[in-house]
Amino acid sequence: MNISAASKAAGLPVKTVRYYADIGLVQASARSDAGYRTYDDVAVRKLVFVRRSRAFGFSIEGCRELLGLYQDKDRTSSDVKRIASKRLAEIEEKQRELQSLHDDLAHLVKSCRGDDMPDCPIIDYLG
Amino acid sequence: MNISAASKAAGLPVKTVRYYADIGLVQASARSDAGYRTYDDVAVRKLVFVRRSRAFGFSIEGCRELLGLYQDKDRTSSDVKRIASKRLAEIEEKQRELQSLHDDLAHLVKSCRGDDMPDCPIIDYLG
DNA sequence: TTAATGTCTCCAGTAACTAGAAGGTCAAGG
DNA sequence: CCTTGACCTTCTAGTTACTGGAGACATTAA
Repeated sequence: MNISAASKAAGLPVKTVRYYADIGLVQASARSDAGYRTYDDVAVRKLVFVRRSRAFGFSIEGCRELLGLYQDKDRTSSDVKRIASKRLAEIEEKQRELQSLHDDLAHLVKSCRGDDMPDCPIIDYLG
Repeated sequence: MNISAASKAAGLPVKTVRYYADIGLVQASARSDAGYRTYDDVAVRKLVFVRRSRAFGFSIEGCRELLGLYQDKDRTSSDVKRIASKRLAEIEEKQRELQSLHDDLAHLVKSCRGDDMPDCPIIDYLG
């Protein structure tokens, strides 16, 4: 598989696949005589793995760690659970932040008449 | 006021204040003979304005726009409300994303036993 | 006078790509 | 055989909003 076929199979842009190879996250399984990256099924599965992990908001380094566990026969499910729980806690923290942000801004927006006059509680609050 | 006094008054790091000046967001009101930035109350109020806007998640360009309205005597509250509503919609969108992310990940974490065995529904899902 | 602190500018690095340039490769059609 | 177009390569630079640090000048207190 050339890079474009692999990128389609994995659901990632070609540029991203190349980037992941550059940073050593998911290497091409080989190179052709002309220097083209080639990907086998194992490599493509790793790319899919990274795409899904990224979708959960894991950082590249987090993905690297997960990918290590993915390939580690001696991993324990507690290793994986610990990492996932950490990410879950981050998400919950972000949710709380976003909620209070939302409530504050919604309150301001609601109290603004949105007419042709300059008086505005939103600007008043910010300034 | 020198930059450190202004930064304290505004609640922003000195580096950030300098950065805002560099990008033309909030300029120092003057320079001393030695070239030191000096900030008057008006400039400090703008810095505070930007800090609060940033806290709502407005981008620098969004802050620039809001700051323009802040200083515009002819603005209408509908101008402000429109921008704030847009940001509110972004926050809500983000909340929805985060919620489904949370639910999916929480489900996986819950279904993982977290013991010494390698079998793990989290890894299975990702791979 | 000296030491400490404050300020200046400029350069580089962060995260995770993304865009684009310049150039080599490959397959199909004429 | 040649050309055309799609594909591939590497490299550089840009994105966001700062942050850290180097080297040099200014100010202030002891």
